[in-house]
Amino acid sequence: MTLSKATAARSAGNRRKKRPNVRSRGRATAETVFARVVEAIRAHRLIPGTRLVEERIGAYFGVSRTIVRQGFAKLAQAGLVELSRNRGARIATPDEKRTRDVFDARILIETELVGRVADSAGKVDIARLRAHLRREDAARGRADRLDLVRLTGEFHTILAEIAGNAMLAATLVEYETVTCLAILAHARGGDSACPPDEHAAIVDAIERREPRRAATLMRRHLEHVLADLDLARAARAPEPLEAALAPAAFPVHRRRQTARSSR
Amino acid sequence: MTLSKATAARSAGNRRKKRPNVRSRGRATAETVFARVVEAIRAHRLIPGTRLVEERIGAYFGVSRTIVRQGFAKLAQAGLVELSRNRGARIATPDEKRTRDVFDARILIETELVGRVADSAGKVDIARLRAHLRREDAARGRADRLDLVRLTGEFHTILAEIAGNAMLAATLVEYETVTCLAILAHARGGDSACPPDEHAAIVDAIERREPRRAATLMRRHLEHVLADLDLARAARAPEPLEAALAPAAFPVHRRRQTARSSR
DNA sequence: CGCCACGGGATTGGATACAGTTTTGTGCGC
DNA sequence: GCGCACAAAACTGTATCCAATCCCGTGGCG
Repeated sequence: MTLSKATAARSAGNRRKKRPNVRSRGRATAETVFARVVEAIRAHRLIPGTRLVEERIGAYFGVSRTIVRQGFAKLAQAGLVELSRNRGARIATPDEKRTRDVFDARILIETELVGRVADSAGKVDIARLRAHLRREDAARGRADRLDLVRLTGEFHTILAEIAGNAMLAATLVEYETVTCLAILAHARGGDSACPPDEHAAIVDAIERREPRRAATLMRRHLEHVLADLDLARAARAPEPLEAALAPAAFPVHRRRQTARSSR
Repeated sequence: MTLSKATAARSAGNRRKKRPNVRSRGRATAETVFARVVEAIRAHRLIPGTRLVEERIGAYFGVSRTIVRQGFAKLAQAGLVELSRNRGARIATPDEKRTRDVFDARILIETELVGRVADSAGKVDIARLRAHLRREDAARGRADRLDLVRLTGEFHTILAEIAGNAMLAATLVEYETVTCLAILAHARGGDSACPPDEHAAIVDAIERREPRRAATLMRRHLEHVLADLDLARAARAPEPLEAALAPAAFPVHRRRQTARSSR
């Protein structure tokens, strides 16, 4: 009943799931779809406007459209995907207002959180941040753009985690993901990930227990990222591009070819 | 297609919801399910732990479980219902940590927003807030507890709207709804909606253009609400109570009776 | 040459069918 | 009576099916 592609997709998935609650690794669920799309957005492998065709995504994960649609419902709820009736889902394209709003919201929240972290961070927290900075540097050294983008986003997530409010941390992850979309939609020519040393400066301020300074640096940092965008111009790629340059990690590209080997 | 029960349910609120994008086609969608559950939570008509059975809710809205389930996916994404595999959905019960987090988050965001409103609110905005206060008073006068609860929650939503950041406003609506659940889970004996005059004091400060004072009042206001809760005791109704005392406004109670007259 | 009507293919919208799991109910042995 | 084993019922999880809608190419017509 399922295509060969489907079974291929869940290569290692033949375990029976006797323990339902613990990591039932076998089968993809709506949550899987949600998480993987978020991951792909945050790594800039999915760009605003990309059409998400239920059938193809379902085939990729080896599940039916029912599951995919539940994932879409979650993604739409998080503001990451736009659903229009009878016309399917596409990755959201934050407009100018929304872009400003998300940066404004992040500045409000993150300046406060980074201050709290500067007040309360322990050795372990600092070490974690330092380790993360090293990973960023490594990616920068390798000129691995996609990995760098992912890591610079993660820096903010880690800060929110350390601050200890799980709810705000979850909200911030959402905001960060929208930020990715805003950047992709409005970036000027160059890539403009986070400016190189600003994260390090923030960690320095945290380590020196200077909450006010850390907050200021965070504010400036986010303002810099926003300033690098070109909000005036209408968002680029108003029609899809269909993930033209995405790596082979996600199936949403190559329109006409893939259905070949099925029968 | 809708049952008579449906019309009875929104007895008081008879305004047509002519929301922008929504086709006024009578048919319910996942969004309908989501919105109505949120509404019911915010009006304290649904309480933490209430079991949401797909089939019954689908029958109520006249749709299949497919749609209900998509609504549940959105509700779970918003943290308002908890899904456990093979055991269905129930209204979330914020634990102590989550309750503290949501109040902390709201204080952080709302003190800032109310300050901005005090800085920038125009006559129209003030009038809107005053009109809302009158509605609160009216409900208080009528001793209409459910309506009062709904309105006091709405006050914060209106402030967020006036502040102008749509994203933060949406997040706050989520937070407010979680707050409802936290209050229901942890309230001491009495009802403890918002203390009576604190909203009015906040509006006064806004009207006098005193952002700092407005922020302080907002902080104290939220702290008062939190202080009224009894977080030490484990959330009441650790297993459901199954909405034992809920009014007839929502179909999720009365297990054996309701399916009778249909044919 | 451009515009509109039309039709076929692609895709979504949603109900339903069926399998699997949990919960509830019941009778039996102690 | 009190558990306990087992069967029935209730409910969830997911795939599949059919209808509705959209997209887009094609041909007729002005």
